[in-house]
Order: sequence, then structure tokens, then C-alpha cells
Amino acid sequence: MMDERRKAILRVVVEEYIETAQPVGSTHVARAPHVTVSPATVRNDMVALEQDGYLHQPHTSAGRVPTDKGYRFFVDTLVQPGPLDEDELQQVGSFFAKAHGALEEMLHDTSRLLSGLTDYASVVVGEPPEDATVRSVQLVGLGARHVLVVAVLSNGAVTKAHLELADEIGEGRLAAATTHLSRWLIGAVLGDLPPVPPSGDSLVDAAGAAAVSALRSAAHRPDPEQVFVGGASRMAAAFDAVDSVRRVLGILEQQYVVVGLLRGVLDRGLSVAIGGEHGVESLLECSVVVAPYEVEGEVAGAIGVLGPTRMHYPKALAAVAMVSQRLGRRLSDDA
Amino acid sequence: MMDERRKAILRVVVEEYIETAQPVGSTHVARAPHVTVSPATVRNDMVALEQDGYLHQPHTSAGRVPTDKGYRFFVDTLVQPGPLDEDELQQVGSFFAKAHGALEEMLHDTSRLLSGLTDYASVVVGEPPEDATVRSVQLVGLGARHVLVVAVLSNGAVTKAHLELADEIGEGRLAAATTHLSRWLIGAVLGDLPPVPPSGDSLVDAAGAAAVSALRSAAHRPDPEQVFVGGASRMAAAFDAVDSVRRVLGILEQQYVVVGLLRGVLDRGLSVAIGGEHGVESLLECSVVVAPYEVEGEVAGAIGVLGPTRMHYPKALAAVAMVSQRLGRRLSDDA
DNA sequence: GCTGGCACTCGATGCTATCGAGTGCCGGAC
DNA sequence: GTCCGGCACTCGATAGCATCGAGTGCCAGC
Repeated sequence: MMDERRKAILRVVVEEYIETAQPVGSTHVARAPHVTVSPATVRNDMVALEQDGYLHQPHTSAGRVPTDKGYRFFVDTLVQPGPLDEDELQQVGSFFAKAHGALEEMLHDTSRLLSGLTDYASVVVGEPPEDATVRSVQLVGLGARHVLVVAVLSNGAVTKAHLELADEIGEGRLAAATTHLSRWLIGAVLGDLPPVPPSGDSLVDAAGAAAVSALRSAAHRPDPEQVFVGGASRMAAAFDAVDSVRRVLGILEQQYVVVGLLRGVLDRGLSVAIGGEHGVESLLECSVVVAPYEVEGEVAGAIGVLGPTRMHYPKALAAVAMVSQRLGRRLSDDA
Repeated sequence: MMDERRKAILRVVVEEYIETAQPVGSTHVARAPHVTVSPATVRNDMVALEQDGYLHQPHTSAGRVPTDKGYRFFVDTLVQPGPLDEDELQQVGSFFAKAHGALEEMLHDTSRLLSGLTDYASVVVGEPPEDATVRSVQLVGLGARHVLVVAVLSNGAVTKAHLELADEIGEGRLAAATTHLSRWLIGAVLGDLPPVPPSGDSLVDAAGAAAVSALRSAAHRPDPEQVFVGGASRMAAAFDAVDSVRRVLGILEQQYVVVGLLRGVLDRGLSVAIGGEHGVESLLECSVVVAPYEVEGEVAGAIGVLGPTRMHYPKALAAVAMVSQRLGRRLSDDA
């Protein structure tokens, strides 16, 4: 039975708790504008909200704290991604106005921007380049049996892989292999590379095969050079137990967990995972706000913000939405 | 007046404090083996050590804590880089046995290894590739006026830069520019690229000039893709004030500060900066242990460990020395 | 159904007493 | 002279205790 008054009360509790990190009492709630009833009435409703699982009482004679369910309701029905402040808008604007340089640099800076806007940790992940096409392939010798494959993709990324061949291969053969591969691979979609027919030279074919298999495996995992985590130090400020900080940092250091996290949450568009919802045990006290960004209509990656469950959702939602949209637009008109 | 007994006392205080993080009292010291005098005598010596600036007393009636000067003396004259444990040695061994893949991957994993060994944050930085020679240069078009220069260097690194040209340039012209640049740049030392003579085509020359200048500027700054900071979460465990953690993390996030820090400390070989010695204000409570690694006789980068001033120096020194040596050897026989 | 009133809870705060690890110093022994 | 035992003293840490007050639940009355 969630009538308007209870919604209002829940909203005040959540907002107040996000601000102060202190359990919120009935008197505080009653003093808020838009709540016109007395503390006693608020108390009655709070009991109901607690029974329904939206609020929690740390101990008798303490105020109430939102549960994950409470935050969820708040995010789903009580909050519209409030607009950004004037100067934050300007910050985003001027960032994208002067952003330049390579894709990686841009994603990296975007991560800093997001942390700066929200004061939480931020994550920026490029999608695996399955749909990108190959613009260039080259084999470069580094020593007797060591070869580097370097491929430039249509999205501006550069994939490289280190090959160790069974036999030595000379410069001439490498050049031949490069030419041969280029003929068959340039223009192909990375996630669906065509078979490369034999060239008649077994050494060339061996190198080619190694290169193709390296590229194939690069197609399906996000380039580790396109995963950026920023603002971890800001997380420290949000928690007061050193131990929590340690746990969260530990997760942020494991890029594959972070990438999985974003993937998991990113069902459709802008979304939020609160507390336990994302299923990463060490991040029970954290929420994640994520949005994909699209380059020329295709999802090209995701950006997100990781903060405490009591994060400032309206602001985080607004920032993530804004930045993902601008980033996508920026990367589109650039290509 | 630093006689043998005082050295022994200082050593015990430092070792004890590193272990327990508690001020060390005279009774504790007197109980240690190798100290054969009574607590009273220890106290007298402690007063002297304090007057000479090696120890500090947080307050009357507390034990003594080493000062930076005390740690310095400890590191310089009381400690020989103790050998690693058996299983740590094995850990390093098996790491380098199965290490493989591209340069960046290797450096990244090395950073993890170091954090794992020491339980502190670790930093791995590749040197700016000034001395590397160019193995391959290529220009790849990404859109009307956008071009990517990709150069492969003799050290296995791949440098790329994004160019925005004044005029559109077609595929044919780009290929011509690539050929032209290759003729003049392949084999050249990156830090001392020769002038590229005009080709007779102004568009080609414009692209070439832009590419060369991008490469030149890449020569002198360490590739941001070759800076790896790992194990930040382990720092959190070493401090108990959230605020300290925050400060240190903030620094670790600023790669240029970290790089500068390593540079500054890296006078000659294995070295240590304690507390204030490295001149980074937010890291007053931290020490850094650094060593260069050499590939084929040339310094190719540096690795280091960042921990609290009360870090376990013998272990850190041993780990850094061992890993830098093995890393260098590994990268040498590979090339 | 809302509200004011009221007794009750319980963490937080502050005070005091006590404890004990540690110190400095002094006077005596080797 | 150097070392050591003894002793009074300091002072942070810990524990106990009273107090405070924000907050609650409940009930009777409007």
C-alpha cells in the first residue's frame, strides 16, 4: 500500500540519508517541505515501510535507513534524471569541445571527466571490436622467431599481438606474408575473418595462420587498452571503513570483473544496479550506474559510475546519460 | 657516536616497529637476542639516538618510533637485501618461465607480480623510446581528414598517433606517404629522426610532416601505455586512516607524478626514497624502492614498490632487485 | 485517521578511576 | 667510567558509570 504520502516519506528518507549518511528520524522527515503531517504519523508510515522492506532500522531508538529495495523504488519511480548544474554542463561541453587525439586517449579522459562530475569511481569500456573492419594488417619482425602483428581497425583502434613462430622467418618472407594477409583481410569484419587461402609458401602460411588466430581471439574480448578505471581515490572518501575501501579497490583492480559488471548491468540503455543486484559480493555496499554509448547507431562501449549504495543517483544518472550521449556523438562525427 | 650497541638497538626498534606499527619500548628491545644489556642501558642509548635524530618519541611515556633518518640509516648500513623465501623465488621463477606475449602485457603482469610479492603498490614504467629504432611506419586513413600513424619500434612497442590533416587525402596518397616515410625512417633512431626530403607531392609531404612530428613528440615522453600501477588496494591495508589512503591513491592515479617520482629516485641502480626524501608532499608517509631494468645493457625502464615508510625494506629491496634483473634478462633474450 | 503526549530504548558523550607500559634519573656495583 | 637495579612519575588506553537526547511505540483524544 504505497500511497502518495508514503512515497514522499520514503523520498525524504532516501534523500536525507544520501546527504548525511545518518539514519533519518521521524522529526526530520516531518520538518521537510511536502510532508505536512506530524512526526507521529510519519512514524506509523515508517513502520509500514519497514515491514514492506523499503526501510531498515539499525537498532531500536535509531532512525531509518533505506534498504536496497528502498533505493530501487527511489530510482525507479521517485527520480527523474535531474538536469545537471549550469557549470557542470559547461564542463562537459568544454571537455568535448577540446577533446582530441586517439580513441584511447579520449576514453581515458572521459573516465576522468565522469569521476570529476560525480565524485565517484568511473569506468569506461570499449566494446570488443567484433564489428569493426580491418583497415590494415602488418607483420613486423622483432627478432629471430618473434613477430608482431599490428592491425588497424575502422573504429580507430590498433590491435597488436606477439607471435612466436616455430621457425625463423626473414624480412622478405614477412613482407610477403603481410601482402598476402592484406589482400584477404583488409575490409573484412574482425569478428568474422574469412579463411586465408594458402600462398604456396609454408613459412608465410604459418605466420599468416598465427596472425589470423591472434586477431580472431582479439575480436571477442574487449581490448584491455580500452578499459579505463578512474577516480578510485574518490571512493575512499565515500566509505569510512578502511576495509570497505580495500575490498572495493581490489575489485576495481580486476578489470575483467569490472567489465563483466558493466556487461551484466547493461540490459538496455541507462540502468542502475543497487547493492546486491549486480551479484559481486565485495560490492554489496556499492551501486553502479551504466549507459552504453553508440557510435553511428551501433553500441560501441559502455561508461559507468561506481559509488556507494547511498550515491547521489539523480546526479549520477544525469552525468552518465549526458556523457555517454556526448561521447557517442563526438566519436561518430569524427570517424 | 654510533657504536655497535646503538646500531643493534636502532635495528631492533626499526624491525619491531615495521612488524607491529607500535612504538617500541626499552624492555622489548632488551629482550631481543643480540641485545645483552638491561632495559635501563637501552633507555640511555635511546635518549642518545633520539637526540641524534634517529628515533622519535610520540609522547612522554611512550616507546620510540624510527624517524626517516632512522630508516635511512637502517637501509644504508643495517640491511643487506636479504634473500627471498624459497617459495617467493619459485613464484618469480615460474612467472618468468611462463611469461609471454606483448611487451605491455609483460610489464603489466610484472607489476602484479611485484605487488603480490611485497604486498605494496607497485609501479612499472617503460623508458621513453628515444633509443629505439623504427621498424615500421604506416599511415592508415580513418575518415576524410583523419589519419592514424602507427610505428613499430625495435623494443616491441607500438606507437600510434592521431593526425588531423588540413586537407583530405585519398588512399593512394596515403600509401605513397607510407612508402616515402618508410624509406627514410625505417632503421632510424626515434629520438633522432632524420629530416624527410620532399617527395614532390605537397599532400604527401604534409601528412609526412605531421606524422614525423607526432613521432618526435612520442620519443621523449614515456608511453602512457607503458606505465602500470598495481596493487593500490594493498596500500589501503597498510594505513589505517582513510584520509591517508585517499591521498596516496590520488597520487597513484596521476601517472605523471608517479613517473616523475621514479625518475627522481632512480639515481643509480637500486635505490630507496624514504618519507620526505622524494619530495612529494602527499607521500610523506610513504617510501619508494626503485630499480632500473636493463635490456641488452641499456636502461629500458624502471620498476618500483611504494609502501608506507614502515615498509619491510629487506623484502622490498630483494623483490625489486630480483624482479628488475629477471625482467631485463627476459626482455633481452627475447628480442 | 491524524495528532499530542508519554514512557521507554539505547547509542553517544563525557567524566573519573584505574592500569600499565614506558620513561628519566639516581645511586651503587663492578 | 660504564652498567644496572630501583623508584617515582607520565600519560595514553581501558573500563565503568551517569547523563543526554534523538528516536521509537503506543495510546487516548480530537
